[in-house]
Amino acid sequence: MDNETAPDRRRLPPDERRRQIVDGAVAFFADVGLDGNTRDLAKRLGVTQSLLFNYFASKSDLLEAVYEHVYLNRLSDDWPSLLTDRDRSIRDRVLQFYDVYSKLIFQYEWMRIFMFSGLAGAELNRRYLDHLRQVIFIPLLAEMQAASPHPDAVQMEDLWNLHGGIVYIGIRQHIYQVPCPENPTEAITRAVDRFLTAFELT
Amino acid sequence: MDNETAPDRRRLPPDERRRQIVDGAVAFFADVGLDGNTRDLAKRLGVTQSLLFNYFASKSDLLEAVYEHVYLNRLSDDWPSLLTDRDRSIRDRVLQFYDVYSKLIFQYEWMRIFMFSGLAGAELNRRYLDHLRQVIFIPLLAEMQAASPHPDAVQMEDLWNLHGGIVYIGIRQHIYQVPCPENPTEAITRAVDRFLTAFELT
DNA sequence: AACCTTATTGATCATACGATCATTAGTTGG
DNA sequence: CCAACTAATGATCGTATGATCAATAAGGTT
Repeated sequence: MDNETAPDRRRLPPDERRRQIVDGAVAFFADVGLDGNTRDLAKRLGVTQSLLFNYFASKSDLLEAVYEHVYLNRLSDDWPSLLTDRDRSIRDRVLQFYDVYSKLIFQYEWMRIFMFSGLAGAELNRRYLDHLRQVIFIPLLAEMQAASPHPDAVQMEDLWNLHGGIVYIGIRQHIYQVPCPENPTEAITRAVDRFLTAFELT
Repeated sequence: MDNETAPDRRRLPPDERRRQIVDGAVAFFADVGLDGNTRDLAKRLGVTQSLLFNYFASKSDLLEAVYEHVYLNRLSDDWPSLLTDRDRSIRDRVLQFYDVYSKLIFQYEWMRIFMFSGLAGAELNRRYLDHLRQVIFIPLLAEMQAASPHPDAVQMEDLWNLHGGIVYIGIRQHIYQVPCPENPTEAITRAVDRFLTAFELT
């Protein structure tokens, strides 16, 4: 009954193996947390533990690669262009931003690793949120104030409030694992519309 | 220069010592996570590691006591009465609920341990959020629908949306540790007012 | 088919951690 | 002041974990 899979000694090109390890590590650490041990990860990959240390000098190096893969290889460069397109309404632009952004927060691995690293005190998270503030929220706030009948009414905290409501959908789903809206995109549209209504921006 | 504090061998009554350990454990695990080791905790308490195991049979027993202290010894029993007071406006009741609730989410230890245990897959978190839904959100939704000019407009997801925006203030503060509104209570009031305005409930 | 390179392995080390237990010493009651 | 009780300690055990390294074998080259 011991269906122990025999070790797969097939050789892979180093860059391919490295990619496979990082992919597996992202999924693994998203599941069990950044304290997950390297033997369990290796078992999940179907390789030996020592192989990991042929590709990464230490566990924290591997975690660096995980961060890199989860955060940086994503779409953040598209964001500025989403907001500067003056031909579209504010509603369309906000929705378009969250259409892109929701690709992150509704993704199991991204949400969990972001939370794990945040709890571990990672500087990365602060940088990320500051980036968001600079690239999205500050210009968006200016646009909204310009378009609003009561410019002083809308403030930065309101944007964070909208943002928090949307992010919380991902948190409920991937961290607390409670039932969530069957259609997150629709939920986001509702949230944005309510928000704009409250500020008379529709 | 070795200012190693000599061990404080003063004896304490068991219940007092137990309370001291639990208090310290709450603060400790909130800081470093549920994987924090018992030796570091003992050092922080100024006692030896083995003393912890005189009061708790295992680390997971200690964590149970931590959960108990953080979650259950709190105020959740007051909640129902906050909403059934028909003499007050919906606005007042929602604000009063969040006035109480914010005592939790703006508290460093509560927020972090709730998040740590959620990421660890604790059933506790699901039970807690379900409790919130049953005791607060379902009756509140009924009240709002009864008072709204468009009863179908307000839905359960909208309440979670408001809730998420408010909770996210605590998350930013205690988990991502980024600058937050200097006056959280005021931020909550703003969020609730915007929300009620969007649904024409003011 | 023999050879060489190197990806992969298995054995191993040092340390960290949860847990145990006999010993020590602070406190109380007589 | 002494004896009894027990809170608290210090030494120690077994295992888990990150990391190392010589040995092995897969896959390409000639």
